[in-house]
Amino acid sequence: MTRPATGDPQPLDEAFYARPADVVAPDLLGKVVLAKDPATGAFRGGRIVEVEAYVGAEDLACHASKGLTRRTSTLFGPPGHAYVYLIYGMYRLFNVVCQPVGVAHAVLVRGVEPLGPEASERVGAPLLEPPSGARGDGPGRLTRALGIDLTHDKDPLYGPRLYLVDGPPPGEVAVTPRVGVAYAGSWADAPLRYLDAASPHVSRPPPSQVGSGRRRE
DNA sequence: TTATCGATGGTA
DNA sequence: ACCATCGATAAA
Repeated sequence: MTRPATGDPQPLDEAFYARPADVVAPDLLGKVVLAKDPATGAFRGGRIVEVEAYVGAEDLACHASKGLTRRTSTLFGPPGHAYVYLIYGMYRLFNVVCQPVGVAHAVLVRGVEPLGPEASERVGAPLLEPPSGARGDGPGRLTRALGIDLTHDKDPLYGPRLYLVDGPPPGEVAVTPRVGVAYAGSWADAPLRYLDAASPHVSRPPPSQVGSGRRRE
């Protein structure tokens, strides 16, 4: 007696996002991102398995530390909206804006497990088959897989194009420093990256695995 | 397997 | 000039 898969998905509410990014981030693991495909009206979906928290103007790795500009205005805006920007000229990175207006926190989504039509009912929306070869591990890859681009910047996560819906949390969460922020001084080492420890769809596995174990296929 | 390197474009 | 990346290539 779940919802029909053809209705509008039921998004997380604003109160969920109006908290510090390092609190929202682990709570985001297991939740599902839905992006409407303009051609079909159906959705592409991914279950979040890896995130990083960027905790405001003091955080030298956070774009908000550059102050309020046209680009960062999204970060200073209302919670529960998407912050999408281009990096290295070719990748779009998808972030979730946190905290009330004026406080610029965000969570970067770094890994999702792509979902197909079989998850439609669970998610409350019709899902497309992920394009073959589509991967959700890596912040640049997942936006490609979901079809998220710069036009999604400032879009609400309550629809009509982007939705974030509930899902079961992972069994075990691993915490590490953030990736690629060596320039950020003391903030470089802050433990602000959170992963579903059991997921194979993570951009880079957490360090302290027992042995030097490589997973085989 | 790890290491290195270049593509590519918005922002400042 | 900078950069929250990726994928191809080379070395081993």
